[in-house]
Amino acid sequence: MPKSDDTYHHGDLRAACLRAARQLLEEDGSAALSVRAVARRAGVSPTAPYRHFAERDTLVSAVAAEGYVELAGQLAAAHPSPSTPDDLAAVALAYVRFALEHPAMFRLMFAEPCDPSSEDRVVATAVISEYVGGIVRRAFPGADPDAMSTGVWALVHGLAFLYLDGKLDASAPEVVAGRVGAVVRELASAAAAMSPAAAEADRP
Amino acid sequence: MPKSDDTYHHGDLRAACLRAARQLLEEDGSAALSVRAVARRAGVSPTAPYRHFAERDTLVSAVAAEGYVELAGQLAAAHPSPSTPDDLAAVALAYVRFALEHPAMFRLMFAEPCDPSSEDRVVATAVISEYVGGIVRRAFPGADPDAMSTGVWALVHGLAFLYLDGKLDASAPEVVAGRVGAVVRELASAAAAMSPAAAEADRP
DNA sequence: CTACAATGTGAGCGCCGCTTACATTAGCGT
DNA sequence: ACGCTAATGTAAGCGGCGCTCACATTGTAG
Repeated sequence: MPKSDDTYHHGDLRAACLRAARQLLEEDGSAALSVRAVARRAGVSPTAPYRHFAERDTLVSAVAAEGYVELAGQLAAAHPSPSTPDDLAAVALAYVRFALEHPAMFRLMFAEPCDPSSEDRVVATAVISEYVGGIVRRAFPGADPDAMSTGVWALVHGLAFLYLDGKLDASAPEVVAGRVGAVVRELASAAAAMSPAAAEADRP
Repeated sequence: MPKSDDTYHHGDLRAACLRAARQLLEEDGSAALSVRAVARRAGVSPTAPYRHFAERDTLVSAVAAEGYVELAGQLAAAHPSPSTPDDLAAVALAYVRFALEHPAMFRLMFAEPCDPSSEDRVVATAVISEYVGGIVRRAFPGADPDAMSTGVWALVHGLAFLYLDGKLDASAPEVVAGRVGAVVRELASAAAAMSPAAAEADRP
């Protein structure tokens, strides 16, 4: 008589585990994301999740993959096809905002090296990578796309992390918006004005 | 008769714990950095470290603080007083190199929000912050120092993280050096050429 | 309908963080 | 020199964790 009245088989325990994991992550941070806690919340025995996730890392990778697709969605929502420094600033702000609104998830997404075993996770990051590349090609046609994509992503990602670590003032959304906008516009508009010759230096 | 022949009191257990912790971190990653493992390596009972570190987080914060001062040392060694985009590229490379050579330590340093309770950690980050600020004031006298410092640090920090996450090719040191140099120079030289008027946009 | 594969359970091992009570010792005032 | 106190280390133990293994239940293909 393990369960009171419900069925022995859960039905969709995998999805239930992911849901529970995300709840725990939001509520108490990544330390609370234990297999046993997930099982408890899903109303199932402590070892049941191991039928769907080989080990804890598999579970957190799956959660991280969900985070990536959500981040991609937020970026696309900020601007479907950005092509100016202002557009770029809006996207950068969406990126930072995601990090600040889901700090535990954001940290989880970048806490460990993206293991090639988690296919979901790899393709999810590839989507973001291509999205950034598209922005750069439209906004900075003169620059080397690789170097510029790298720079833009690094800048935005670094901004998010600095905010997350409390190195920058994140007291009010407007403050964050103003600062991110200023930084991105300052660097991006300068880069856009550059002659394409500068890009040549990347490939000697 | 707890210990065979050595003294009952260790002498400097705190330093021994920090040493052991850093060894474990380098060898097996942050997951291996447990209080008990540290105690074992220091040749002491499992709970002895709690006399010097209130909880595990206190220990890892102390380790992170050491990481910050070492990072600051590496940056200063790369260039004591950088003032040109090329100097800046050298410092950025040192930053990225530190992350790639001590990945577990680097992740540890930025894994959790910098808790204000760890004084060492706070002052160590403040040192780096001022160092970056100094670079920016010398290299980009026309720009708004705050926005520019933020941008530079974010860019470099983001680069380090993207390398660490395997998003960029880190197969050979020369490849990394070339790419970091290209990205930093591309953005920095452009920013340096800007008219100071752009900085005004930050403070409307 | 039955055999099988998939899914969930229960017990248990070793490790972990941390607390509490106790043992040893260094250092200091007298 | 001596004893007191505080600092430092020890031993035992609690609950939680990741994970394994043997077993129970059930959907499903033949």
